[in-house]
Amino acid sequence: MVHTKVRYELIIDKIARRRTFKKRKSSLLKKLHELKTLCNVDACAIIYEQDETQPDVWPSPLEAFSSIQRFNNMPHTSKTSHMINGEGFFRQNLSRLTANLDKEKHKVQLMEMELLLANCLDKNYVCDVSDPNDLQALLRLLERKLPMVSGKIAAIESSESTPIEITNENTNKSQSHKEKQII
Amino acid sequence: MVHTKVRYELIIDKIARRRTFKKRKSSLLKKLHELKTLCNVDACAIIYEQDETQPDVWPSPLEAFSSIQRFNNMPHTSKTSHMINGEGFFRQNLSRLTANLDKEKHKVQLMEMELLLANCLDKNYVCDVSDPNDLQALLRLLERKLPMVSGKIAAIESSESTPIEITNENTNKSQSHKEKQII
DNA sequence: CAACCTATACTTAGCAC
DNA sequence: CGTGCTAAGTATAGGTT
Repeated sequence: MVHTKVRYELIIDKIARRRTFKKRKSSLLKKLHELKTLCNVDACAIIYEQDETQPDVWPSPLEAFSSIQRFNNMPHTSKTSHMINGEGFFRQNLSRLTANLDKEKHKVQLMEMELLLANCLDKNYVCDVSDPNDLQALLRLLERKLPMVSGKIAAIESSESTPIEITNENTNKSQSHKEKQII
Repeated sequence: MVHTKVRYELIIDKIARRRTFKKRKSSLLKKLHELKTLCNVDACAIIYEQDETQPDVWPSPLEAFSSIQRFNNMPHTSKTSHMINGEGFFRQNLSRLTANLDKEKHKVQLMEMELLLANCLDKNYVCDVSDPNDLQALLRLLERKLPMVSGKIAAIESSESTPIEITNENTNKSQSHKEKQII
């Protein structure tokens, strides 16, 4: 009855595929959370569902966003030096490009926060507002952003950066299985 | 003997934590790959190891990069309209911010490709050059970038965008377990 | 579609090398 | 630090409700 012989290739049947996707995604994110908890590491996942334009982002877009920021901002940290110290195919060019990128990044950062915040407020998938942690994170963002919104429109170029540091739970709307909630 | 009673909290012992981390990370990324394969979705994960400045990025930085780009570039696609059509807390501001962000993004995009490429050439973790797919992706990037490098330094502002579309395997240097390689 | 069920497959902690 | 092993714990395909 339980033909658990799974072939690891695209599941043709659309219904089955969707079902498998939901189950596996849930498990995957649970494991991601476990990894973070057990090993005290920063991590995030971005999953684009087939027809969705919006990706699923864990753990919570707010937190993932900072991970991505960290990824994006790497150039001006160790990444740069690593690259410049290496074989150096682009050594000369890199330093100039990096400097430029950093400047752009700095300007983009605030705007991205703004957009993310707006997205959080708009889309339903984002924040489980019943989760105190998510709510708190949002509130913190709001506190910082509200006084800036009006001013920044006129002076985006000269705006100052406000790095986020957020630690909240994920929006795990997973199955109720035997869900052993961790930590 | 096998006291498999795990408490889901930070593993205190550093050695054990590291071992658990390696094992679980490997499994997690395997499952991520399975999810992508079985359900035909785009996905990536970013994992920051404790002391590492470099994050572990799957599936392969090149591919993950495009996922992140997609995340970053969302504003000018459906994201914008969604947000503007929504409750609209920041409706007026958003359109201006979005326009600005898109302009910045456009400029940043090329530079990020450059940096990623340089990183690929420099760091060892990135590309399994024995993998034809990775190699091909790199070559494609190189083809596009080489003629532009010299020109772009002088004219970063006016450079044109060259979106990447890459499909390659991950650099899975995982354990040999019973590793059932999928697809 | 979501929740539940079950048999089977997979993952993994702890130990040993 | 990696590799192998094994028992116990999890994940999950397929079916049912």
